[in-house]
Amino acid sequence: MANYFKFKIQQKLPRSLARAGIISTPNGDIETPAFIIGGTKATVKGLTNDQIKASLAQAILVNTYHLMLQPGVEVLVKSEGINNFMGWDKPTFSDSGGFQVFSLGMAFKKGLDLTSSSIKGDPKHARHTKSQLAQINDDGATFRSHLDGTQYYITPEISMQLQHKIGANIHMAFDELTSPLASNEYIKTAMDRTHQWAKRSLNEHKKLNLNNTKKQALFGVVQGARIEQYRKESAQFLNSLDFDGFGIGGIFEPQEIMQVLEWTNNILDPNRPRHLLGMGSGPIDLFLGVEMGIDTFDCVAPTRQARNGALYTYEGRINIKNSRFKDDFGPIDPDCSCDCCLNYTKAYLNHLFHAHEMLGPILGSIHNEYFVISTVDKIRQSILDGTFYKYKKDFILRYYQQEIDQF
RNA sequence: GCAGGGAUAGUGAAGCGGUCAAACACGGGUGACUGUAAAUCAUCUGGCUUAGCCUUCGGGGGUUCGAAUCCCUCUCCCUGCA
Repeated sequence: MANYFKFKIQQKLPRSLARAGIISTPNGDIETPAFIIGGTKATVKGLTNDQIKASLAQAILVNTYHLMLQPGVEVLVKSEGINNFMGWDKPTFSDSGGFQVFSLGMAFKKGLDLTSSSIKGDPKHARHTKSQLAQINDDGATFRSHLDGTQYYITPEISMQLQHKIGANIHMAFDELTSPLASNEYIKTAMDRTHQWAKRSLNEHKKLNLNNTKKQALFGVVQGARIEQYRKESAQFLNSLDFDGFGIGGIFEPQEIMQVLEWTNNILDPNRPRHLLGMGSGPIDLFLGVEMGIDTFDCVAPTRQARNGALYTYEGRINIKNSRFKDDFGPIDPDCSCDCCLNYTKAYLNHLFHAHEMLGPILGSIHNEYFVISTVDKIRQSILDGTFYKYKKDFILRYYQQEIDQF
């Protein structure tokens, strides 16, 4: 395997697809399973690098579309890559911009509620409209900048060129994910397009790596929505190409995680790492993903939710803005060891959020990231110890106990 | 003392005869957020037995089929002139 990228499995968990391992990059190792922190615009919103490290983060994922718009990739070239630019000396991932084909395209202003069991919206309106900012064709996708309206065109080749200029350690192939409301016919069209794009991404990536001293790894992205035949087809197709690892994309609902991963991860080469794209806010997602063979996760929910006052505890999620916390002088979670829980009270956080003080979202983000990352770390340890199933059961029972008690 | 202007829901502020329980903003309550157009969004915010009814627009009294809106008067506030 390439010297710029290695994946070593340390321990497999019996009766599952789970494993603990180590991904090696030029910027250091990632002990897996691992939660990759979302740093879309070259920043984990609100946190300094020291705070990010204190949250136990091993790696950051940035976004090609956002960095292309701002500050522009030429700045990143001049600063010799995203790590130098950010002052972040640990591993980095970059996403291809494929997600923005969706979020600025079909999902744009549709009021799509993609969460859990309640997907709302009208399939008739889930296709192209005048207002969307991204349009797709077989060659690539046109984006109209959400910042100033400038038009950009991204093909798989251009995404790879941009990602090489950004210079993260691990890149994602340019893909198209489909709306949960898409027809089977459209899912098939998008998947086939994603496969063609995967080949083109890989070819371009190899070319770029030839003349590049700081070589980068590339993951191909599996699509196929929630259709077994397509997921398997997609996994087989991507597995036949020599990607360094795989991303699994297009999952919106936590309850789909296990089924979709079972279809795909039984086919994907076990010796290459698998990244679950955009999933892993609730701890349950993490357990399910790991059990089904996921090595790395990324998700923006911990920071976004923290900014909006939703904080994780071992006894379920709370909204720190609720009036019941106005004079609650305990920590967010007495069993959490983050800076926020060790030094600040719920009453104080409640005040910061009501006063719109920026320290509120900062402390909340520190807490949520630490909570999620430390949970994945414990999951990793439980695989190494052979205590995974017990840990999972205890964790989930405790997390949902308060809800269960209500019935 | 005289002449003008003003007092509207927790706060600020629209409304100036019926479509007003009263725009809007803030504040407050609750919910959502999953490869970040997100420090955002949704929703409720006089009371009640809530497709309806009741009590509200500084106090009191009128005019009118009908008043937050017009008139009289009282209280308080602001601006001029004495």
